[in-house]
Amino acid sequence: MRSRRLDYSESTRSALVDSAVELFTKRGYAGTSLDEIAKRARVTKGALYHHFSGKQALFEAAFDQVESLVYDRLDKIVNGDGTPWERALAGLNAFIRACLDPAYQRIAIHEAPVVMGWERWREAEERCSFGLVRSGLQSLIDAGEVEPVPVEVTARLLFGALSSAATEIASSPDPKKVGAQIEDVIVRMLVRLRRTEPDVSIG
Amino acid sequence: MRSRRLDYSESTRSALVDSAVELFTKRGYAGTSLDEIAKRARVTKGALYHHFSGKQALFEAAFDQVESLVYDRLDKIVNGDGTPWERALAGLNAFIRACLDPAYQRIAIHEAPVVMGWERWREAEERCSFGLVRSGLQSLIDAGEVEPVPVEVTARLLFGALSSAATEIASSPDPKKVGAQIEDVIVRMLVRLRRTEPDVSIG
DNA sequence: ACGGCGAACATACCATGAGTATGGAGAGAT
DNA sequence: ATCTCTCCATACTCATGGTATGTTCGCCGT
Repeated sequence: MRSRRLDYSESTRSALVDSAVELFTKRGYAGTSLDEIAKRARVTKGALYHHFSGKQALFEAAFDQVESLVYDRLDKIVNGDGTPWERALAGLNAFIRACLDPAYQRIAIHEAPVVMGWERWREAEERCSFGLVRSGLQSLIDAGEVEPVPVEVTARLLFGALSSAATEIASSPDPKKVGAQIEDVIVRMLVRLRRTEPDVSIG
Repeated sequence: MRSRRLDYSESTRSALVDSAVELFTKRGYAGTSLDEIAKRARVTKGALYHHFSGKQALFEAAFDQVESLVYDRLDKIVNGDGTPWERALAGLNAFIRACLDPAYQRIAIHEAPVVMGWERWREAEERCSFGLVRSGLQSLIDAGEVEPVPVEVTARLLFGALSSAATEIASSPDPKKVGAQIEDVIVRMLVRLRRTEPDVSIG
């Protein structure tokens, strides 16, 4: 039988992570103190340092949290039903919507490379949303939908374009309009890379 | 006649900026202390705070330094001789090479949005390298070389793609190869957006 | 030439916040 | 019952950004 104590421990840990996600999103990594995070989780720094080795480790836990949420959503779509092309378009749309989430945008996209170091961030992203972009592109090529471009760099280009575009969307006065524009441009570029049937329906 | 004292002042100021560029590039913004920067410039923190209002202001000075260097190079190329298409390709190539400079990459591309805040970074970039990408794209459209895509968001997509790609290049074991691949993919996409003459010679 | 004024620094200090050392409380094992 | 070990609180240390104040020295008016 699961110990009551373990429940408590798990609960405070997740409270700390939730608190970290909120505050890091609002004030950024440098602008958030550990005392604040602990206070918001109604514990002290002692508890924090019991569960995490330091501020960076807590940030990475917060990163994993927001990243995995997005990943699950995207995974269902990209590896779901439909033709590779349809799934790619749907995934594109979903990713842009995900980037509109302030937490994902600030923590996973903007601050993570700086806080965790680009190398480590790359590793993490490799297994998550970037991995999906990459595998999605790969399936498009395998299915003969698009030209055989170098997958690694093209995926990197796409991912970079999308994430920076997402920032543009989020900080725009009319996010919906800009979001639609961006999706349109990306789709057009992808269509241009398509081998056949240059017309496409964008839903 | 220019005062001797002003020479000294200007000299220590630029020494501080140079020192900041070096250390921020090597260890990042958070990992660099003001005492270190001052020590490397052979002054004390007092001098630093005489010339700059704080760490952020010093960072922005360092940002301006690396940014203006790149801008001057790009400006000559993008607004130089040749057809809009040729100039765009040359500018593309030059921008990728610029992104290979560790200082530009870390300070101007990666850390600046986090340190200065995205809004302020965007303003600065608007007048610098991003502005060139944007105006370059605009001339391509004006010249009827590419389809009339929404300039603002497309430029943002391009800029994001390029800067993230640059990181990929710089951290690659074979930067030349990856660099060529990326240039190839980008050019291919641009060519696809071209209205006429879908073949192109990539130099 | 000189006195003093102000810019250009240096020095000493303070405040905040990350990280550490230590103590205690309570659940589960013996 | 007590013993232990996880879980967490309290009370520190130390690094660092920022401030307050002292000091030097080139320039300018007289």
